[in-house]
Amino acid sequence: MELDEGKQKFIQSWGTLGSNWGINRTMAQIHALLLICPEALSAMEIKEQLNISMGNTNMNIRSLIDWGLVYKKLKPGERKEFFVAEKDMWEVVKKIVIQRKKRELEPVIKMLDEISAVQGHCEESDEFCKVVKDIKLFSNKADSILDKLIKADSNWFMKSFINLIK
Amino acid sequence: MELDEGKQKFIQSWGTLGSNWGINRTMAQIHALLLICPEALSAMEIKEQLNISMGNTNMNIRSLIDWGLVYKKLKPGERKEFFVAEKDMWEVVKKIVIQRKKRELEPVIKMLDEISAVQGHCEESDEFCKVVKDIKLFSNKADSILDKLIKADSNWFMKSFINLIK
DNA sequence: TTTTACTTTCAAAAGTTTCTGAAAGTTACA
DNA sequence: TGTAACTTTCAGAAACTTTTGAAAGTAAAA
Repeated sequence: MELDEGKQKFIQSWGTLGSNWGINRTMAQIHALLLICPEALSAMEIKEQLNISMGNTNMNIRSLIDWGLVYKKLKPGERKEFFVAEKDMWEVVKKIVIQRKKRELEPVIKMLDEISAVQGHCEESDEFCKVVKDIKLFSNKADSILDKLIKADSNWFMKSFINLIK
Repeated sequence: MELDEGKQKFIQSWGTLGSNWGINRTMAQIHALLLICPEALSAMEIKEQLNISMGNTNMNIRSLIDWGLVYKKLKPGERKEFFVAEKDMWEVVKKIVIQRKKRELEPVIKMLDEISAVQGHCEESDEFCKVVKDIKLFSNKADSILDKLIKADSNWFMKSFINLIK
């Protein structure tokens, strides 16, 4: 297989994967491009390689920086900004977990706390409270596991998990 | 808080959560409704409680059954079908993991195998191969962990994980 | 201070996904 | 076999998301 064909396949698939993970297609494609690039790229180079508009390029580079998946890199003597991707896969997963936990798990836990104030006087409210209690327990457990994963360093996690699954 | 207000909040939030997880909003809302319902409901009752069309109701009940999140239940003497949700949260998570693994992780692993045939003769292809190899390693690890999680039973998983993170 | 090289914003356009409801299909019983 | 009760399908409509590009903003260098 030719390098260019491989690059295209990789960028397209990473885009599809991303859009299933709350990362929009272009955002994931930019990340893919930077991942496989040995050099930092400028916004213009990214725009041209992916054939997308300036606005789209800029917006999605900013989102990637917000998520912590891409870093700005200034080259001495150059005025424009260059960008590099976070290449450690465990770091990438961690950054995504941090964002999604904040955006999804935390609001759910808040909602569950609110609705567990429902008073139970009938079969329907008993069932409701039971389900809410179950989900709360599960979510809190997930929250604490994710916190620990995020804080644990790459090696600790890998070693323990590998031991666990062997 | 009143039961009805709690129910509404729960159904809405579950819908939002679902749509971030490859489960469309209505599909997640139907699941939420069935989760908190002590009785099996018919398609008509679901349609009416959620105020959605017949077609939408039917389509999403079928998807929920495909995902294994909802079961058909026939009542003796009744011609129509009734539906109940899977209520064990760990089962719910497992079913979602099974589907998403099949739809997302497996195609990525296939793609990575294809593109690792790229020949390296320059800095660019070396970097490409290195990144692909890294992601392949990571994905295969994830795949095997998920397989083991899916096969392990609820208690084993919980006990080990709790021990691991304490 | 003016020019130039870049970055950011945002309203409208394009693209994608989801929902509707009428029509067709199925099944069970009289 | 006919009819009524229920389920499924699908094409178009509606809702939502992403992308574009022109215009405005910013800051370094001339």
